[in-house]
Amino acid sequence: MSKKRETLLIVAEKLFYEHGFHAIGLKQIITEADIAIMTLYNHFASKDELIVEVLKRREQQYMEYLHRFLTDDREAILLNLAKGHAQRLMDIQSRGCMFLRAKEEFAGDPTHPVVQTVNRHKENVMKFIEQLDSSLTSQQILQFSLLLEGSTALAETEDTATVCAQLIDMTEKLFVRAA
Amino acid sequence: MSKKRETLLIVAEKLFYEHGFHAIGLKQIITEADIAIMTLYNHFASKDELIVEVLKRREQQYMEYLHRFLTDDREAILLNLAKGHAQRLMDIQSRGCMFLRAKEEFAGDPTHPVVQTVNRHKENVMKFIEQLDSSLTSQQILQFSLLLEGSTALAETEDTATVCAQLIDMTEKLFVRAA
DNA sequence: CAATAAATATAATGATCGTTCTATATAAAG
DNA sequence: CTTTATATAGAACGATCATTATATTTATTG
Repeated sequence: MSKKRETLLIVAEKLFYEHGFHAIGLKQIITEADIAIMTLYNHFASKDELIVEVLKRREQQYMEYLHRFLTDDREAILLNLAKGHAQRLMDIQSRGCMFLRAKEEFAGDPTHPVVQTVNRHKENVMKFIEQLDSSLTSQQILQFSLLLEGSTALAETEDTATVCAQLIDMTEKLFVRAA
Repeated sequence: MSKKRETLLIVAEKLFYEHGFHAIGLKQIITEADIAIMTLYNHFASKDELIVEVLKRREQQYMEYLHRFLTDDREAILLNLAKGHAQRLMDIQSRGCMFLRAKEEFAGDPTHPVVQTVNRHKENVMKFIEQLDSSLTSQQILQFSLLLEGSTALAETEDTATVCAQLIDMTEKLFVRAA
């Protein structure tokens, strides 16, 4: 609705993802966004709430991204999801999974809103995959999730394109050729 | 050498891993370690240097851990490494890869000593695997690394024992049965 | 015991943190 | 124009941050 609010979310997401949640102060966010501090507090009750809203926004974008790679071919559902995840790793400058990073920084308190938001996000992704093909076992879903998480993590230290090629190759070997 | 120095490293590693590097202040470290702040600065020039030393200590422990799972059976080298990695995930309360977490928090400056220490660590692990079996292709090493990173990341939101079982199963399928 | 080194307590530094208050200014809607 | 909501600048809050200075005490070693 509000343009200022969206600007704040965009700038905050960029800075949080680049430097971490504790490392970035609100001052740096409002400076880069060129917005007054009281405007930020008018839209968000606290820094924690801003972080939660940033994560929710990012989750929505990620899910929309995956949706673009859906297919009717039941044999290639997971393969196409892998291609979607890989394409997204290429699109964003990959610095790891922002959700896991958020959880890590706030995991000292498991009841913290940020931690709960991340837990819900990961559940949502698993349920999404499960719903696409109800014939998948829970083990298969876990193994596919392991590939997605592994590619995201490995891309932090190795060339992203090369990592994506391995993700797709492994998905083929584990879930297409040997289904 | 110094007992105080080692105490500081142990306490700092625990707190950094539990809450993150920016989230933990030196005050909390010296309080929990029951050591004066000037003693810390007597052993470490700065917080950054303390972090680097914590990481180097952790790398040494991880490598020693993997070494305990080495075998002469060339067919099962990677499988045993996977079992070692899995066993370590079970041992430590897994909150993700501490090295990647460190890199993420300091990646804003790629020349930062912490970032370089992490990059070197990841290179060392890959070289270690490469040296164990020179017949492995670079793609195979990358794919195995993807499995290790994936299991570490997935264990942050899913049951660690279950994740470890998947890691071993996937390693068997990709690198033993179908080598 | 004397000499050297290591560790201590305490306080100060200047900076930044998240958050709140006050008061003014701009914009939208009646 | 007048009302109402939104955004602004700027200062203040108490707390904490990493780091340094000073001065005292404890351990170690010759």
